Amino acid sequence: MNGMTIGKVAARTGVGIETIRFYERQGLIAEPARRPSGYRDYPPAVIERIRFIKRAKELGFSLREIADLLSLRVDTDRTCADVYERATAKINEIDEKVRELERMKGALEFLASTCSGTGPTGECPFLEALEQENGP
Amino acid sequence: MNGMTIGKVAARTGVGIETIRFYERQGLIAEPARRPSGYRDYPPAVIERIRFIKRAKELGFSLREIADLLSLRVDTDRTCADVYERATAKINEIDEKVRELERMKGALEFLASTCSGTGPTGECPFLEALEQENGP
DNA sequence: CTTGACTCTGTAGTGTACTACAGGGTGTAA
DNA sequence: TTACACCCTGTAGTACACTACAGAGTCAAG
Repeated sequence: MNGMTIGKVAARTGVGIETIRFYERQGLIAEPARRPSGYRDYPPAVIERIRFIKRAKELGFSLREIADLLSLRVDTDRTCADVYERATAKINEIDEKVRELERMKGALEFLASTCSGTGPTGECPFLEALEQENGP
Repeated sequence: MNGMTIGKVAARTGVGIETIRFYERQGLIAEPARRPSGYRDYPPAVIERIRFIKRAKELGFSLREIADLLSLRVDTDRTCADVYERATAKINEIDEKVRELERMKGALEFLASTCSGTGPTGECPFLEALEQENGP
């Protein structure tokens, strides 16, 4: 039975056709089977894979990092200990990202709280605060 | 009295000379006066402006958004409320990212906790957990 | 007055992640 | 059979935020 054409996959995942081919070139998704016509013929699992890529991207992972994450499962020579190690490393990366974002958020909240919401921007404490910050 | 050369500005702000010229081309900083030699001659205020750019970048604003923020200050028709609104929007963006990261972290922790350290990766529940998430 | 650090313009390259053709072939419905 | 939407490869362009020259001129110390 035939699977999906690239257009169907694009429609179901919400990413562009060109992007799917790009991911294939980047090694993020396997080269699919081909129909006699040469059309790519995708199994349903590709949908999950592309959604995974989308989600991980939204989380701030680069395509290279995502390829890394994906390779954990595919490589059957690897043991679960490898996965554990990499998962732990990724958890630390995520923690670092969260801390950085929380720091940004804290700064923004503080600045926003000083902002009365009235008056001209010339007197906006937010902008003034950014200017007052001491350099590196 | 002479102001600073571009090298001084670079040293005082911690950004590269090329980056300063780049910001000038992008309209983020005004074209400075020139010495008879043609050298750029910066007033002290440029230091604050570049620090503003640096700081806003650290807060997750793109150069375009920063240009926007900078123009708000100049435009006296705008109120502090505009700035507040933009900051709040950024805070929401950050919140969303943090939520997703925490979700991914949870999946990774689950993976790590279920991972005995032996066996093939094909049985690791990591990707399965992440793939269950429904995409947009 | 020479040396070496600095600056100028203009252009081109980097890396990331797409996005858009051109010029062809394929599939299907009227 | 003829539209017309879809797919193919390959290459090139986009946006962002720099970064790196080349080839020329400038400035200050010794």
